[in-house]
Amino acid sequence: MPFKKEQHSKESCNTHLNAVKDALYVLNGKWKLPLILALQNGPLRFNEIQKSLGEITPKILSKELKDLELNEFLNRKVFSTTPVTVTYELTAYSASLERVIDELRIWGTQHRERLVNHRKTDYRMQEVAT
Amino acid sequence: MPFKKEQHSKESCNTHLNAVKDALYVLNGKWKLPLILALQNGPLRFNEIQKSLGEITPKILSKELKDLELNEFLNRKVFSTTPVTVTYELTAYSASLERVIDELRIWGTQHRERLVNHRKTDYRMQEVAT
DNA sequence: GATACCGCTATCCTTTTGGAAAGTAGTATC
DNA sequence: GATACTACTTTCCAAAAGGATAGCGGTATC
Repeated sequence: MPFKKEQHSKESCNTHLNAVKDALYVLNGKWKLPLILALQNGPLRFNEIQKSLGEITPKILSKELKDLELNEFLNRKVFSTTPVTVTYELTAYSASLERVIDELRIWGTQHRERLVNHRKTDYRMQEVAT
Repeated sequence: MPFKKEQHSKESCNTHLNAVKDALYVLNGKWKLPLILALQNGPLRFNEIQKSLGEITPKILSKELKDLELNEFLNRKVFSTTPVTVTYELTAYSASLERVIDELRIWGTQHRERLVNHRKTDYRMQEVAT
């Protein structure tokens, strides 16, 4: 079967492209993945997430949490304590992202190593050049 | 060894997060992945890419191609024909993205199926409700 | 009644991203 | 010398994303 490469019909390409776009669509923006990773150690409250992420403003955090809830990556739970307690926790569905996130992490790691090596090489070349 | 979950130190989380961010950084924007997928069938010329992608303007295409070239995902080759011919082709390094793209595609596909099923369910529930 | 805490929302503003339209450089043909 | 072709670049503009700052509603404590 030497013809694996020939499966690139225009339709299948578009299907593939749309699937990739769908995936990136729900992970887009500056905060989606940081949020998901932050919640992987267990549920957190609104203010705890804010502290954990550092510089996110409440407006943005609120919007991102709503987006993630709509995509069923997390659940919002309200407890009638005083003052009220609201927690956000990852759903079982969010675990389906594991392989995607793993591959992004693996690729990102080796890409960064590659960049560092290039910089070293550039530096050596400069030394030689001067 | 039942403590796999306990490996979530703050430092390792940040390392993971940064790696994921690095990966998404080079794939960001509306056109990076469409471009890479378009070139997977072989090199294309500037105008061919434009036609293939449909609605991209020359300014954006030029910028995106430069970004991808900087990241060493593709090579720009100039042929001294008349008029000049310029082709863009994927590098060997771009193949390192294969697993990332595969996982995005797989996840995107099942996510879309899931959304379609939800819509069907919602429709049935509306029918029952009226 | 003033103050404090939580979980937000509202308003306004800046930055980033993407795009429309026109123009340019080099070469060749009529 | 006008026109055409490829591969862009330039200028100007609109939309989207992100952020700073202030405020609100509910509850409790002093």
